[in-house]
Amino acid sequence: MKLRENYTCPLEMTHDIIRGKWKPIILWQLGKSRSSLANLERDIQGITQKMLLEHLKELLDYDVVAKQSFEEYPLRVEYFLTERGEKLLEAVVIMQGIGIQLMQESGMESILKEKGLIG
Amino acid sequence: MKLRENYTCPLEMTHDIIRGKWKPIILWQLGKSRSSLANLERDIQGITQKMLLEHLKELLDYDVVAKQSFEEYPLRVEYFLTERGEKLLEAVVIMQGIGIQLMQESGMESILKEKGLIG
DNA sequence: CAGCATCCGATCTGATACTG
DNA sequence: CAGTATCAGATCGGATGCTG
Repeated sequence: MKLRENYTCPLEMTHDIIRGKWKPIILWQLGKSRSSLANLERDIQGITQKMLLEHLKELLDYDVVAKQSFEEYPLRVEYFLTERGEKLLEAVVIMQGIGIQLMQESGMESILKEKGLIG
Repeated sequence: MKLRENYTCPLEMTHDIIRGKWKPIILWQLGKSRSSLANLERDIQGITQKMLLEHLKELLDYDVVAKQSFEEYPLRVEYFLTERGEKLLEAVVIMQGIGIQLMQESGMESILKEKGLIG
């Protein structure tokens, strides 16, 4: 994800931060609970390790996510939302709500039910 | 902007809708007031007509934006937010807030002042 | 388990020129 | 003024194999 060097609008900046294909889902997952790389990889359907790491790195760079490494074997790392990340999650929650609505309109309720997102 | 055919999560769907480089800014502008193509082109720094139309088309497809055409000369069209668009704008507002904070931290206040976004 | 490097096809973006 | 077409370069995304 290449960020621009010049921003003429603050919105562009935040949007660039959340732009990648998987960023909102990562935030969503971390909003549920701090998590390891492997767990995220398992919880986010279809993501590759490469994409996950790449996106996490950007989120780290922008202080949206932070991580804690434990010096032990096997290696253990935990990623979690920063205060800014929690704030951004509010936007993600709104998007999730709209998504649910969209899926209901398109007859994709079955998926929502599977996930326990609706009754 | 190619959308996926399968969504396993409603979030992916909304994110795909807002994914393009200029979508949030378009929503922001339309949130301020309904507007013509030419006005949007002028108000959004750096956007090309092509990108603008392309993104508008997608926003139209997903009922986030609607348009009204007047059959007169010179041709006149007005784009505006739908109810769903207004909802999505809430997310955009949060992103804008975070962006302002980020720019302040990075010593880019001058840009914010120019735009009257901060004191 | 965490993280890195590389390769390649798919997508996105922007410039430019053109139509109603 | 609104909208379309085309083309090339930049970026993104995913598969795979490797290291500590």
